[in-house]
Amino acid sequence: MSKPTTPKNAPKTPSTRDQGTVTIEMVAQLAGVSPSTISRILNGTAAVSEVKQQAVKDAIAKLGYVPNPVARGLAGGRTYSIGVITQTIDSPFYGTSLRGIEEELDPVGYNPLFVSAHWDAATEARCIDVLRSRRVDGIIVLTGRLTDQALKACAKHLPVVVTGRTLKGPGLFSLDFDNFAGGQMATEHLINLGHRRIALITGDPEHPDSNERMRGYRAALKKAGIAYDPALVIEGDYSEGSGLRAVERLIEQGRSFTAIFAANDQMASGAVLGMHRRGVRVPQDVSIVGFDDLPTSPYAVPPLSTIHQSSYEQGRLSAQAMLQLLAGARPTVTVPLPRLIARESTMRLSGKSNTNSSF
Amino acid sequence: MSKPTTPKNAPKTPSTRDQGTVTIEMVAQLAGVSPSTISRILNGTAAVSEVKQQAVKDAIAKLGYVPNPVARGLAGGRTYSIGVITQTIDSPFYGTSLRGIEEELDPVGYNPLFVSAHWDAATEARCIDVLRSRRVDGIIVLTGRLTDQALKACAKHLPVVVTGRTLKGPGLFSLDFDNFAGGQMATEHLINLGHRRIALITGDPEHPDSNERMRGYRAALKKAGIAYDPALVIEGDYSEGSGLRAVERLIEQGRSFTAIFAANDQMASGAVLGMHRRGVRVPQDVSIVGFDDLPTSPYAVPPLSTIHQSSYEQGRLSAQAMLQLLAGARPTVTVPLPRLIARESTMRLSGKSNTNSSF
DNA sequence: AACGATCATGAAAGCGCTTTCACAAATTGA
DNA sequence: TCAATTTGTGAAAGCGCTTTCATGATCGTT
Repeated sequence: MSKPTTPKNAPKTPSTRDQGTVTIEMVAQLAGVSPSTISRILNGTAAVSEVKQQAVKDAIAKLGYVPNPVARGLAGGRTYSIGVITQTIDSPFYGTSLRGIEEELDPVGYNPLFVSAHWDAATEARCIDVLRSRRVDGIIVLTGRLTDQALKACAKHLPVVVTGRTLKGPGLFSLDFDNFAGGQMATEHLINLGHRRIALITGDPEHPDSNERMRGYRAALKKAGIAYDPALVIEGDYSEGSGLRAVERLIEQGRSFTAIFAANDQMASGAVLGMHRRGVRVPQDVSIVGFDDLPTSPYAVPPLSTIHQSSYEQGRLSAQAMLQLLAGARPTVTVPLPRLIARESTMRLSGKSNTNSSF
Repeated sequence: MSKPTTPKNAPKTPSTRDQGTVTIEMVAQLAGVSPSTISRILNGTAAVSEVKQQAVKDAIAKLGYVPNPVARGLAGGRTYSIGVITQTIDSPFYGTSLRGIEEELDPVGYNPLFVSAHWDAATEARCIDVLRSRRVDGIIVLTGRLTDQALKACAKHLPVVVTGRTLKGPGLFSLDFDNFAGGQMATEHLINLGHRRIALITGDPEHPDSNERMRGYRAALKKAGIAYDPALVIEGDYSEGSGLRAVERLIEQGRSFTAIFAANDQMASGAVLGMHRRGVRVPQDVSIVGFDDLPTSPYAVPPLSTIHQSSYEQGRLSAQAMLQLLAGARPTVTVPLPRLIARESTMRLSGKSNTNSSF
């Protein structure tokens, strides 16, 4: 009795964990071809005769076969998943990007794997390790903290798309929104409305985009011949709370201003609340313009004037770029230009409410 | 020449895609043990002598070995990833849940795989297929559209945790927030403030939680001896826009009310804007209470009174429950009770502004 | 008509793990 | 003291694919 007769009384499903799974082998059997052929058809790796193609297609349909991505990952080295490093998955801004990425990836059979780095370079490095150990096919970094160096190093192993900076290299593509132009645009909007005393609430100074927006602010002032006044610039951290505190500081210090440019919508909301608390009316007493155009900004009280930056579009574009990179092509996507959305938080400076009112 | 002598001139790395990866084999070699032993140590599958344990640990450290989750997935059937079905990844509410899930899973080496179903049962079913094909170890469904049936069926294959409904079964755990109590609490808050004409903006009637909140509203009215007036109930869909439109409808129809309970904060924001547009002051003319306590709600103008429902906590708890399920235990987590957060969008009904003012 | 080039296809070798299975060594029991 | 367990361990068989490699069939060339 040398043949494996499995003499045990139990049926003993041979280590099959989920008996319901259809394997390529079963399809092969039914279609009367070898697994290789099926793989070739599925991946378009080589030419296969019409007859077999049809037979295989039928077998797949009959069996309801779905290739196992895990096995594919092991065998072929491609997992059809893209790592996405985000800073905070629950930020209104990044959330929308993630949706864009997901929607772009889904139709072509890729899945995003989201990980959060919490604005910390070390965590971000760990994220990359996790993603690489999970054998993702590429990594999209949404405005990370990593050095250009580190990113380039990473791109040596797999395609990388990064937003929020300009960086070129083999297997590396960057998607940078023009924050400078946006900041300038926001400030010019205020200037065009007659404002001269324009406060700025900056974002976290460690974010390059924050600094770019500030550069835009200064450029606009300069162009209009308005002196830059450091006393009107308060550092925030992109959170609502920081916007609120910034306004309080401004008011407590007795600064006179008739308009505010907040480096993002969240801080703008906080600032509006801060003014509301002090009885300063927006926009009658002070105009304010934000940045980002969050989904909620049209519903703020008052609806917020802002610079539109489609995070959704940015997500989609980065995913597209990644797909192109994966296909071995040089990505061709371009980031849309900043656009001013004038809503109700800004208005023409009226004669009476003026420059040296310090509330 | 029968032996494969690889006569090609190129070095021909033998199908090795990434030469930098350390395999279990290499660790085995260095430590002088077999791969099996290493696997056993790593997974605690069997007892291994102290000496070898140490040798292996050293080898792992020296080589910087990281097990390949893909190979583990194929061989062991466990991928250390948990599928998470969310409806819209970019909703302020769900986003926070996702963060909770991620934070709970990360320390134990699991990774979430987020997919969005967009409030569509068919899409949701497809999501489950995708996740199962990716061999996730379990699935967390954040308030889905699937029938209890379908969920139970799914739980036959792998552990399932679902929020937003009450459902028991083998391998299935549900986490239900008490929306009824929350709705009641919100309404009672308004009643206690002297309001009698309380409008309700409901959520999507297809969401069970929306209906529960409405039940709570009616129960509170009844308890206070206030007649239920269908004319004061407007159907929304949980979006800001629907809250805005609801208020417009209410006002256009000439309904008189002094307070509003909006079934979520997003609709409440919209409603506040709607009133702002019509010159109705919040809370002086109309008080409004929302539901969810979104991260932005404290910064609304005015800061929104609401029912706190920690979506973050809910995320963490579902992840914990999943981990317990995976460990073969019956989950023990319990959902925190709803809590009223009275901020500045509600105030005592003043004598003059009254019941039959229809603006 | 004969021969190298091209094409379609199956066999088989992995991918990097986990998990039997088998077996020697260490324990135990009577 | 000797069989019966109980360890600790390695060899080897997969997991479900992809990808050489080899082979016979089909083509074009002179």
